[in-house]
Order: sequence, then C-alpha cells, then structure tokens
Amino acid sequence: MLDIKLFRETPDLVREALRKRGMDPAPVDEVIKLDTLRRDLIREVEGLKAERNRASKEIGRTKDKAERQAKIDAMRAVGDQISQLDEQLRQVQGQLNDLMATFPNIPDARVPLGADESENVVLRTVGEPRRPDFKVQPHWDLGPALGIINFEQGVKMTGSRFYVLSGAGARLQRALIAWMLDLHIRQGYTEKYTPFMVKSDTMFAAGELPKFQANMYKDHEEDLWMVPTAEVPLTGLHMGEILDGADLPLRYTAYTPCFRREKMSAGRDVRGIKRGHQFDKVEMYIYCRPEDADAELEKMLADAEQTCAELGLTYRIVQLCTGDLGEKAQITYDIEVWSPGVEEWLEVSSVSCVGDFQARRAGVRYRPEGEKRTRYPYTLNGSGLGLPRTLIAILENYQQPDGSVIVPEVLRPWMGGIEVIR
RNA sequence: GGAGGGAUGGCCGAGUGGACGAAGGCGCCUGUCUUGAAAACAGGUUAGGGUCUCCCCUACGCGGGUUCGAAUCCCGCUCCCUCCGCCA
Repeated sequence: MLDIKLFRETPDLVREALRKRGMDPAPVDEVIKLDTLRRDLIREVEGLKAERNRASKEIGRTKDKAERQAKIDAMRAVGDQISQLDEQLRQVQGQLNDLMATFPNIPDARVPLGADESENVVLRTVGEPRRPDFKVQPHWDLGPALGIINFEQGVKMTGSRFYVLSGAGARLQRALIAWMLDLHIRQGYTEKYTPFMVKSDTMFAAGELPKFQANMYKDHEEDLWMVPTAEVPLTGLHMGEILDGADLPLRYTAYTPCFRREKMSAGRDVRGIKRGHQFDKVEMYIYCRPEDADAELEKMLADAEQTCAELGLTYRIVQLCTGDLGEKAQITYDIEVWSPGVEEWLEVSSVSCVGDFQARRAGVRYRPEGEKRTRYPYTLNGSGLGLPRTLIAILENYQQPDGSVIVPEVLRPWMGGIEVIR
C-alpha cells in the first residue's frame, strides 16, 4: 500500500512509477478524485457530529419536558443526515481502499529501466560455470536412478508436479534446511516457527491479497490460506503493533513449506523438481528503520550469497529491471546458481526491499527513540535459498562420472556419515 | 461438536443510557524537596483522522442495530477461560 500523501503531493512520481513498470497511470487521477471527495464528506459529517454531540449534552441537562422534546425532534433530522453521509463516506472510503490496494510499489531510483526479464542486469558472477567433460545427467534422470527422487509416487497420490524424496535425498533436503537455519542464526537472525496457514487479513498485509488470490490454496470452510512463502507469516508477526525503535532492526529466519497454485503452462519447467505446487524454503526477513534499509539490503544479499558460497556453487547476482520487479518490491536482486545438468542458471533466491509497503498494509509501526509520533518501518525479505533448486544444483554440480553425488562438506554433519550418494 | 463465563488504556481494575477517552491502583515521564537517590507531594502519561500548535471527529474485542445521545441495551462474529465429548 502506498502513502495517500504521495498521490496528493507528488502524483507525477506515482504516474512515473507506473509507467516504468509498463502500467497505465490513469488510476492515479481516480485516487485523487476519491480522496478529495472523501475529505469533503469527512468535513461535512464531522461538522454535523460536533453539532449533535453538543445538542445531546444539552438535552441531558434540559428538564422542561416540552423544550426537551423540541430539541430531540430537531436532532432527529440531523441524525438521519449523519447516517446518510456516513454511508456515503463508507462507500467512498471502501472504493478508495480497494483502489489503493491495487497499486504496486514505487521502484527505487537505482532500478534499471526495462520491459521484461530480458533486460535484467547481471551485476557479477562468482565462480566459473561448471561444464564437466562427462555427460552430466539432469536431476530428473539422476534422482530416480539413485533412488532418491520418485516422481510416480507423487503423481499417484496427489497429481502432476508432486514428487517424493527418498532416503539420502530426503535427508539431503533436511540437512540443507537445518544447515541454512543455523547459518542464518549465526548471521544474526532469530529463528521462527510459524503457522503454515493464515487468515485473509494476513494475506492482505503481506500484499498477496487481493491480487494473487488465484495463485494460492484455500480452505474455504475455515477462511484459511496456505502460505506461498514464509514472508507471509513473518509479515503477520507484528500486525497492528507499535514497535520500540530501539529494538530495530528485527531480523527473522523461518523454514516453511510453500504452496503455490500456479496455472502451470504446458511445456514450461515441466520436468523435474524445479517448479512444483509445494516446495520448501528457508526465508530471511528484516524490519528496520528506513534510513538503515540500504545497509540491511546489502547485508541480506551478502547473507544469501554466503549460502551459495559455502555450498561451493557458482552463482551470479542479477538486478531485476523495472518491468520484471515484483509488485511489492522497490528493488530486487536475484541470485542464480549454475547447474550443468539442466544447463541453466537457477533462481534460488530473491532479495528485496519493499519499503513501507507491507508495514503499511499490516499496520506495523515503530516509535523512533525519543520521538512522539509513530512511523512505518521498512521491511526486507529474501530467500536463504529455495530448496528444490538448491537440491538440483547440488545433484548436478557434485555429480561424478559414475553417477554418484558427493555431499558438500558443510552438510555432512546432518548426513549421518554419508559422504557420497550412490 | 455441546454447556457456561469473559474481552475496558503499558498492566490490574471500576463503570448497566447523558458530567466517561473513560474512577482508582501499578508502571512510566516531568517538577518541588534533596549534596545525590529514595520517600512524599504536584502535574503529565492511548492511537488514528479532519483546512491539525487552538479546535473538532472516531475508537472501551470486531461488525451491524436501537436512541437526540451507547463502554453501558439488541443482533451476528472472533478470541480467551472452565466443564463434557472427540482426537495425534
């Protein structure tokens, strides 16, 4: 949610932001119109309410029967007028809220202009893409051959794009989760275990509703949604709270499964475990003062990078252009790891600053030290790596000519002595 | 799933139609006193909104309703507690 003041005071800035994202700036004028109407109504109805409050107190003091009745009769009309205006105001307010909720965040000035993902900018590459001289099997062949991924069983019980991890495969994923959480704790994040289902309010707060309704799973009887990312419950954690400025920044990490109900287009990433309706992820999330956001963004990116580096993976940092930038984000860096089996750069992490966009929706505020007024904190989120893709990269990068897979050093403490999966 | 009780400010807790944004207490802040602190005393201490240093409006779990006027009455919902049932 954007600040209504931006529309009042600097509407051109909002229009420009929409154009950069390739969107129509026309709704800005609609907001201004509704906001003006809203404030006109407020002034009118509040004047009447003030009058009513004054008169009502007088009525309470009036002893004379006839005089009292006369005053009551006079006020009855005012009361009707008030309820009429209140109703009108409610409608206008509702329209304005609905409209405001549809605006994407304003891209940071540093974000390069571009129409779509083809115009994203590779900032740097760390390591050399591995291209072994033997034929690297893609994970969808290797996994079943090693008996650690079973696609048929997943499809049998649930449907396409579901799979079962088995034995060392399941264990490898669990090792990754445990190792990543421990790493993030060392980096200064507090671990949270959260609900995997949340109410509509929480989905709205995180910016998933109303726009991405079609991409999420819902229990219609209970009005509960399955989280598409841990970012959702980590945003919900402090809904409606006023945080103490001295406590910022708050840094959290959480493991959750993620559920996404995408209309999977035929032919796109259909093979393997790259894109499923259910996947696991370890997430980082930060609440900070606006003035600290740049430093925190750098930290989070460095923290996510460290994950790739310690796993010994070749990766590159990609800055998203305005046309590819997510709805909520002001600025986003993707981390992609090279995987020689699928022969592509896999997006394993996306690190974003969303400004006060989510805090505003969630009603999370903080009181700067020594100040009376409250402000909205900035929030940042980033994956400490999505697991299926990290798993793909490990299976394909650590593959030996004989089809066995070496377990990365850092994961071995969780692998019960397994150094090679064969 | 069934029966009953409850939800008031940072916390405890009063309030059953008008003087209540809300008694009293605790906590916190400021001042007086003190060499300093404590104690005592005095004052202050919610958030959001409006043409916003004054002033006005809104909010007593949430949403409706009754009324000139609602923390207080009515309806619906949510959450918490107790008991019964069921359950990993």
